[in-house]
Parts: sequence; structure tokens; C-alpha cells
Amino acid sequence: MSTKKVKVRFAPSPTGDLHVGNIRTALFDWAYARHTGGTFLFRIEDTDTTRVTDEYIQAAIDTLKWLGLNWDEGPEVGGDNGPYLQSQRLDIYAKWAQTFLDNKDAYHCYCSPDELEAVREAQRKANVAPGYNGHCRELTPEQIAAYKAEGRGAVVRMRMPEGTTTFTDEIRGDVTFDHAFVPDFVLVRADGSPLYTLAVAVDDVLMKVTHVLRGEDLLSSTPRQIRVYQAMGVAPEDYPVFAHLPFVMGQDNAKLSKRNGEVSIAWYRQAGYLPEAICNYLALLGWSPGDDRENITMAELCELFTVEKVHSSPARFDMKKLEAINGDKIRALTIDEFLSWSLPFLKDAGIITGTDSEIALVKSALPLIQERIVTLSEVPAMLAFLFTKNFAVDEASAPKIADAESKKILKRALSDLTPLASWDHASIEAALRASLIEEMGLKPRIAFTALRIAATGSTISPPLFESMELLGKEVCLERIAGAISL
RNA sequence: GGCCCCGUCGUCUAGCGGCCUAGGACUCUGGCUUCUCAAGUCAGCUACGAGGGUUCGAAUCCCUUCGGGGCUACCA
Repeated sequence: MSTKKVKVRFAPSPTGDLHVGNIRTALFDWAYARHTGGTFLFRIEDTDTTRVTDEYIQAAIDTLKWLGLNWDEGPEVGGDNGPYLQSQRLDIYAKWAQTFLDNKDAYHCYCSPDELEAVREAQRKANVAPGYNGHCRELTPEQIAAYKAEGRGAVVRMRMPEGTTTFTDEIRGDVTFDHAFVPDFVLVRADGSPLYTLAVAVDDVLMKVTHVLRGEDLLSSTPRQIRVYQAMGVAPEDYPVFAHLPFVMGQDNAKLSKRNGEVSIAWYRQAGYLPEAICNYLALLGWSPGDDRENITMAELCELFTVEKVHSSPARFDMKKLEAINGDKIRALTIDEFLSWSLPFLKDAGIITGTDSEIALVKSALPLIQERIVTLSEVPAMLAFLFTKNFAVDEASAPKIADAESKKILKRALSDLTPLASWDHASIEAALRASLIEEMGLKPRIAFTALRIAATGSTISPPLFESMELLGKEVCLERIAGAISL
């Protein structure tokens, strides 16, 4: 690799919400830029105006920001090589297309889509390599005039010379393509708008990108990109370095898509996954630090990430492992961090409105559930019993405290708790253990389960005595009394 | 079909000729702990796709084969 300053770009085409695969690529791009102390450039490839929308562009920007993948050049932050939306660079592409035409590197092609499809169909039948047959490569002025008279539109097609293209992929080694399988490709549509094949190459050169790390689906488009560099007069040593990242696949072994799992990062965000967890997990898909470390921070990723350690084989997305990592990250949060992540979920669920007293109660309850949840979306259900106005024991648990034995336990607990002077979890536990366990000789599991159901409404809850403390004496006694008369 | 890429436990991976009767993590199973659920902890299950070479020695190198994936657009 050259010694010039590294510039890596992430250039999605936002035809939908950014998904797991996109983000894994963005993450590697970002990490590599940070690792090398280089520049991270973010560019929007919106040359397909029929599929890219402003909302998706904005969503992509928001997602990257939410994940903490900050960029040095691109939308919102600007830079010396903008604009960073390809739709705002149309004049640049038009100029280069004209240059290619002038130099005979490209030519106008008047074939209609139907004619091209017919050719491809014939090629399939004849079992030969499909692709443009060069029909319009050497048109005479008379032929061109005739086509124009017919009212035909023309696309601009790049002339692919005979020979081969070999480039070094940093992950896969040398890769060679015979031009017999790289047909002349379209640079500009009949309506004058540029295609990816033109824009991507022009922009990478003009924006001085040094490293192209992207999905392996683009591997076979690389010779076309290199052809454009040649036509632009770029010296081979100035071509960007290519590295094609392995796919992230779904359960069914196909490229991850909506059919096999949740792929939109927006979905993970609202399902209560932490950006750090998503990035940590995704970093492990196709890359590893080389040792047995798996829980890594963003800072460590930047420090450790190298293209050499990236795999060449595809990885399957495993939700279970993401969940495990998310749980780890939640447990590693400080209470204040945990609080600020949780509040939106509690508000959205209608558990709290956000008053100071509610927040204070949430904050003291959070330590009790921190090691009990895997996603933030579980917080509301875990804490609902502390805030509910119309308390009721859940249906599955109610029968478990309907028997005489349970009533006895609850009555005894009520009478022993009522005179209790200090309502803290240690005192509550001491009182209950003395009466229920020692005096009545009950098994803790039996005695405390009955109380748990009465106080929290469920057989599953945060630790009982701490929960009772937070609930307050009045509410607890009320609920126990209520359970007795159930 | 053609071209290209890929192939270690169920999954993510370590491994770059001897340290491998293949290590870690997630999942799963069982134990411990225990006021529930978790967390924690201990143990167990399970892998070098196959076949040929090269070599004293191969998961590691070569070939073939099989399998998977991508591309084959006036999408990116």
C-alpha cells in the first residue's frame, strides 16, 4: 500500500433503510479510517432516482450518527471535495462522459431495451457469455443519422478493449477478469442521467479516495471501475486499493434480506439494542482481533482493525449472539447511562410521563434489572409493577396464591410487616425470614413466591425485598391485603 | 449456462507445516449458587466437505471434485 494519507469512503445507495450488511461495511470503513488516522468520507449514491428517496437519505444519515460512525467529509459536515450527493454532481459526470466520447473511449449506443433483451435471450439459448454484442461500436455517420431520424435515444457506452484486468484485492489477493466477460457497459442513460458505473469511479478519483472497502457483490464490477480510471487518465499507482468484504448472510444461507430476519438497523434501535452492541457484534462478522477477545469497545476496534484480519468467507448473522453481547453491554453501563437509554422506552410504553419523582424511582430500580434484561425494550415490562395505578395479579399467577396455605403466608406477612418501623430491604427480609421461614418453617421458595406474586403481580420479578422497599410500605401492605381477599 | 469469490463445532471464529488427541465465544444440555427470573460459575455435546498428491510430518501447500454464494441491467 502507498504511504499517502488514507481516505476511506462509505457510499451507500439508500433505496431503503440501511441494513445489517450496509452497516457492517460502514463500520469497517470507519474503523479502518480511524485505525490509520485517515479520513472517513460519506457519500450518497443516489443516481437511481427512481429508487432513492430523501427520507431514506435522511434515515441513512441518522443511522450512521446514532451508531457513532462519524464522518469527516460528507453530508452535513461538508468538505473540500463536495458535494457529497451524486445527484448534485450531474454536471461533473456529464463532462467526463463527454470527454470519454471525445476520446473514443465511449460511444453512443442506439439499441433499444427490447433489442438488447432479445440479444441476451439469444445468447442464453446459444449458451454463450451474455452481454452487449458491440452492435453500435463502429456506427457510420449514416447509420447514426438514420437512428436519430427514427427518433431513437442513445445511451453512452464504455468501450471495453480486448485483454484482461488484474487487480489486487487486499482480502482475496490477485483477481483477474477476461474482458470477454466484461461487456461494454452503460455510463449514461438515454435521458442523460449517469449510472453507478460512471459516478462511483469518477467520484472516487475526484474525492481522492485511497481505499475502497465494500461488499463482495461489487467485486465483479471492479474491472469496469478500473476502465473508467484509465479513461480518466489516472495512473495505475493512483488507483484506490480495493478490498471486498464478505457477505453477511441470513439463516437460510442467502444474502441477508427482509425475508430472513430483521435487517433494518432502525428495527434494532427500537427493539432496544445499543449501538455499541450492534457494532461489536457486527465487527465480529468477518473479522476478529486475532486473539480470543470478543467484547470490544469502539475505541479498541479502531485500534485493532486491519484489513489483513478480515475474512474472505461469508458470515451468518446470529441474533442469539447479538442478544448476548447486548446483554453484556447493558450490564456494563453506568446507572446514569442506563437511565438515559431506558427513559425513552418507558415513556413510549406509557409507564411513566417523565416527572422527577418517577425518574428518581426508575433510577433506584434500574440496578435491580440491569443483569436481568437483554434489550432495553424489556425495561418497561420489568418496571411496570412499580408504577401501575390499577394493580392486578397476572392471570397465570393468580391461582398460585388462591390456596389456603398461601393465604396463611400472606396473612402472617401482613401482620408482621405492618408494625415494621424502618422500610428498607434488609429490615423487610429480616422480619420475613424470622416469621415465615424460622417460625412457620416454610421453604423460602414457597414463602417468597407467594409474596412476590402478591406484591409484584407475577412469579417473575426483580429481587423481592428490594422491590418491596421501592414499592413503599403502604402500597405493599395494600397489595398483600388485596391478595388475601382475592 | 458463463465468469468470479468462498469452504474449521449448529453459528461467529483461533489456526498461517510439527505447540492440534484442533482453542475461544454464542447456542444447547447437565451441575453449583439461589427468594423467582436473570447474572455468575463448573462440566458436557459437536468441526478441519470429499478424494488424491507434496512432506519425516498437513486444518495449514498443490490438484481434482462436491457444495455454497455473487455477478451476468439504461440497479447499486
